[in-house]
Amino acid sequence: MTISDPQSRPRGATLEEVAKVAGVSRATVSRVVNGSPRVSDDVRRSVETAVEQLGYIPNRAARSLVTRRSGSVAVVITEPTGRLFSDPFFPRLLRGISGGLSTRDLQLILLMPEGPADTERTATYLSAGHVDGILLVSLHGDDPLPDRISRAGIPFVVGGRPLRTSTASFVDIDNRGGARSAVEHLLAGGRRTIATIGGPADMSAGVDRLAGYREALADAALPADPSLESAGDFTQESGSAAMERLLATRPDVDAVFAASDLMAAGAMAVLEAAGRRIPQDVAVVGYDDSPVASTVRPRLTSVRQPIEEMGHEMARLLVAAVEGSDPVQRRVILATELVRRASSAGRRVP
Amino acid sequence: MTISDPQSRPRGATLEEVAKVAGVSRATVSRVVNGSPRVSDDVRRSVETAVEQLGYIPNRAARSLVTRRSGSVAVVITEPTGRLFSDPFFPRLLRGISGGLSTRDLQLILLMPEGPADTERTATYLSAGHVDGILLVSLHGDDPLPDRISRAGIPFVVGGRPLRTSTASFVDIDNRGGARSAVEHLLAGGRRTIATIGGPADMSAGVDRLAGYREALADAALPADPSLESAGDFTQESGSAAMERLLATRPDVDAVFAASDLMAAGAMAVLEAAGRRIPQDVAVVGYDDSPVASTVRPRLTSVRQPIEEMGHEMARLLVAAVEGSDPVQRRVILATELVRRASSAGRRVP
DNA sequence: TTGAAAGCGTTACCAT
DNA sequence: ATGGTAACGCTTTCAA
Repeated sequence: MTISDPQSRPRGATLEEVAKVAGVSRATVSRVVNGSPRVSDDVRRSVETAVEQLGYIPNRAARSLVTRRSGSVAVVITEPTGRLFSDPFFPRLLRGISGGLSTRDLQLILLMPEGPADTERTATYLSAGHVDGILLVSLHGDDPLPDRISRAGIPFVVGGRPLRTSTASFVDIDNRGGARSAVEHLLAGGRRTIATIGGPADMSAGVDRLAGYREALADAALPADPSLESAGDFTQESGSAAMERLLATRPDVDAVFAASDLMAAGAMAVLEAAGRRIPQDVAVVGYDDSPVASTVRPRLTSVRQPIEEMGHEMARLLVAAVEGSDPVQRRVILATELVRRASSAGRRVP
Repeated sequence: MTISDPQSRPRGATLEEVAKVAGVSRATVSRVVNGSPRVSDDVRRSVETAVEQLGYIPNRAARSLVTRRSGSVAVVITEPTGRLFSDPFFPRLLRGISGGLSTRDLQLILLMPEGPADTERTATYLSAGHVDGILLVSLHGDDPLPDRISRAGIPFVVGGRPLRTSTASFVDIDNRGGARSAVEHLLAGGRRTIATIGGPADMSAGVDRLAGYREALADAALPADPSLESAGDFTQESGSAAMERLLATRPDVDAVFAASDLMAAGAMAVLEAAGRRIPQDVAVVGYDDSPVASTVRPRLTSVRQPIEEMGHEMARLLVAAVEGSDPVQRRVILATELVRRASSAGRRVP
């Protein structure tokens, strides 16, 4: 049984009580607690002793009331289903954010609005100044949040490049470069008819990976060919469907670059069912380097992303903005790494 | 560029200002805002108009200071690596929790302590009464948190059965029943030498799934046999290692029940490498019904868990405890569902 | 039903 | 360097 009446919980010492024990004023205790230099060493020591003895912990609400800071930042995840339930992207990102915040005394408030009405509530909450800063993750093109909160003047950092040009700071993973490296790898393996299964067109991750794919082909002097481009929503099912469309129109395909591992897995199943050998007939490369990549057979070559680092960097930028030490727009792009596995072994031995 | 000085943000209307506009006292506005019945309809309407007009939003810190409630609950995830980075368990759980909280005006504070020192900080923070309630997830046996916070008198609900007997409320998924259903399914398929790859012995999910496995065998009058029991830590690598040990000591195994899909996938790879056909020679069943289950070939039979529902229920219980309407211990066990796929097709057609 | 006033625990300004 | 004191915005008696 847990005691629930807040009145019945031990109240916790106040500044006043610490002051009495230390034989000084409230103001002095406050200075010590907040690390002000304008305190003599003697007094500091006796206050610290009293704090220790009483187990004093500052009351955040009282502090917040006068400082006008909440001591918390919000992480807003607006993801319908896709990525949320498929790969461990968010836990890893949250871990990174949490780590990046832990040096400061900032709490992480997690907001996962479901549906437009909920998003509206969230926008109101955020605009009300209940948090000192905001981390926006997995933004879709039409999301009203960036506008709302920038109008409210709350510092925020976006995870992933915002689709619409904006002055917001953001941290992104080099989707274009990652896609390029994947396609260049396929080209180096002797592939020439390289299809892609792209992501949603309303997310920068989708758009940028497609751009990287096209760039790599252009650099190899291969013509852009819409019949080699298909799209999904990052899920396995959408990958299967896209692969079926591709096989129907371009049976001559000899490689596929999928914008997510799950889509790649879906595509591999379809290829297998169609009697294509991987990688002999068709090479496959995915994106994310999720657990699935080392589970499918053959193992999937994939683009690994520094997700924890992304979270960490987002937190760092936000902290800087919140503390007012860095009001300018920052754009950070983190590099990817291609993890080579069996699914894309080259046609000819190098 | 984002404005960061809190002073420069629009201050937001206060009770005082609303009172002035509505021509009433602060106290009355407070009553209206908090839905007190002791207000005349006339006054209520004019106050509501003023609130609307001024866009008034209560200051949580001020409210919190006097009510001694923070309006927030913490979710503590203490997971070293295992599950956190492998399957989408946490995003789904968080989604469920978030949904269960959204009816009340409670914010979700996410805490992901890394390492013992961080856990200590977390315990202090939680004990300080900065949150109204706590959700504890993925507890390991030696976690000091339950003790600390129950001593501090903060209401909390545990996700997953606590290993040590405790008086805490918890919501669990029927691990024993889920494991039973998996093993019974294997028995029904004509398997008789059924091995298991269990989870960590310091987590109830590990312990209970092992218990369910043993129960099902006992019910079928099959003797318990330690040489058929191996354990991992839910990761794919540990599943492979466990399977290798099993094959070495029990080459006659004709079925494997793994306590996670990733371990099952690891086991399948080892079986394949050993030339065993799945499911003809060895049937395999996993646990979690994660994306991996429908990605491996053959597709993996697995035990599906109502994870969102678990989160939702945890939130519900906590809210009840926080609001003081339900101080007694509650134990909720949610049922699982066996999802049959190719990896465990019966030996003889039924 | 409504209002006046007393806090809630801090910070920060102004003296000293 | 230290202390007194006025906010901060709200809820909650207590009277009226």
